[in-house]
Amino acid sequence: MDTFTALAEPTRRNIMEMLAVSGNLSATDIYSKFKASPPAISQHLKVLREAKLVRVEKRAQKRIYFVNPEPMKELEQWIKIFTERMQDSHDRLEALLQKQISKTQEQER
Amino acid sequence: MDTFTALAEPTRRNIMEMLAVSGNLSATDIYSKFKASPPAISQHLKVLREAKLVRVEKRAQKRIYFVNPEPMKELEQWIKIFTERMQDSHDRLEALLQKQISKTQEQER
DNA sequence: TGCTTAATTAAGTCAATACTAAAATACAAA
DNA sequence: TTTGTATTTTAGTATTGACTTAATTAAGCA
Repeated sequence: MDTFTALAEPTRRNIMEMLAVSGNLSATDIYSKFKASPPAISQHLKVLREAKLVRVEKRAQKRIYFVNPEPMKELEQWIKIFTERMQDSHDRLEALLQKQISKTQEQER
Repeated sequence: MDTFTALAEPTRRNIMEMLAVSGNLSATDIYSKFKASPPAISQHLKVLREAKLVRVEKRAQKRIYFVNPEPMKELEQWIKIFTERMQDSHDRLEALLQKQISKTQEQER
């Protein structure tokens, strides 16, 4: 789950969004959309590759980049489980609080 | 959306998970669960605070930490939209491919 | 082969991050 | 008001991360 580190960088998140919308883009397509230099972008692409967030196909000299959906789905799952657990613990706290209140009311009678 | 940077650090992600399950924990509770020194953890808590991923309540000398659900929900949304767009662009590609195939078959007739 | 295009890697620099030890702050209770 | 407990801040250091320029690799074409 080094997905977070890879996605922490705004440029890399931007590249991922571009790829999600376009389906696929060559390295040059990607370079052209940023002020940053090709080597800078290429280094970001390397990080995304190593995090398995993208996959590459060779077409002649070109490298065509695609989103690799698996890590994104894992991330989606992680957050889903997280928010569920959070909700559960919140519900337990609420229930406990209600119990305390009714106990107090009994004592007051 | 500096949520990603805050969650990129494993210790911080760990703290968030602990808070999601427990509902709330004091700083000492959190320190006790890591090998890292109290100051190290305290600095991580500061990052989480500044990213608004947690909120704090004072109880005497203690600081009680809670998950602040909003940024996590935003994150969940971001990924949901991302995967939806990815699916859409994938569907469009599939459709295009099918069209190409039937065109080719017509020509072969 | 030699040239061009596409993309990456290497080397160096600067800023940001994470840790440690020591000091400081906050609150409560003796 | 001194002491103890809880927590944070500061200062210093080491590591990591992102960018730049220059060099290198890879593939296709004259």
